[in-house]
Amino acid sequence: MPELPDVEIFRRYLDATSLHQSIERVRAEVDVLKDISVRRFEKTLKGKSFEGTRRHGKYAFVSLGEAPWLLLHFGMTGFLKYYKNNEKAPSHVRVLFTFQNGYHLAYSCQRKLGRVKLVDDPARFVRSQGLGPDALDPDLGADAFKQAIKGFGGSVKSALMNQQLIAGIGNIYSDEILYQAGIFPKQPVAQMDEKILDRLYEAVKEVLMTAIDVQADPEQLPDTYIIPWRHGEGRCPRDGSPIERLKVSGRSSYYCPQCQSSGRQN
DNA sequence: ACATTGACCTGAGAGC
DNA sequence: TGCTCTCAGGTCAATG
Repeated sequence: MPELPDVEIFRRYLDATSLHQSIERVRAEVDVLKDISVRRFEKTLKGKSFEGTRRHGKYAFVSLGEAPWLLLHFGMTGFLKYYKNNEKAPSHVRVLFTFQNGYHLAYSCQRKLGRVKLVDDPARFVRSQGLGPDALDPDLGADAFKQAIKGFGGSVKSALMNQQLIAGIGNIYSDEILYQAGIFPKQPVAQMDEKILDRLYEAVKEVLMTAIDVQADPEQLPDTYIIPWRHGEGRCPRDGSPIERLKVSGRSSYYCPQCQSSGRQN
């Protein structure tokens, strides 16, 4: 789940459920905490309240009204859930906040690849990680986008997934973006002309915004999207040809060999 | 120097 | 049923 659209939905979910309530209790597992002990983490957050959220790429930042900020990263399997009764609790809860009203906000992460930590300042964290501009940053226009990925020596799919160039796009949505733009995943960035790069830029914005509009729920994506068909006997929603799979920088990439001809050699 | 690989975790599903 | 193997939307350190 947790690429830019998913994290944006988590962020809004936290805003809608968990702001301005005193945190009465904090429970955390050591596995997902980064650079801080369980004891110090719990002590820092107890008695505080969440006052607002921000997002950059796949990272969510939660304001406590003053430094530090709570940083949430969801790995491959993380999500948030707000609930009152324990039978509603998800499995694999790694961090649990309990508010004064008796409700809980759980950070669940089955595979423990997510990270939770405290940071002094979101902007500084983004800089220290070397993250590129957020893919949906309004300031990221076509020219800035092309500037960001120009000079990358690998394939267009690796470029899209490289958080140092543009932040927020992962394996799933890069496939969708390339499908919508009609580009072969392995096409080298160096071989892409202005026209194709413009098409790619439009697809980035279009796909990510569309996903957010439907709460990042794959079932609700437009019929013309390939994401719902990436497993099993998937067929291209445009022309019905079988969807193929290949490895690009170690990740499975699903694509339509007919529709995504730009940059495909043979 | 830069792009790609393997390791890190756990669980689900396929095949035997 | 139970075992083994592969795969899964994340990053980061090691490698060519």
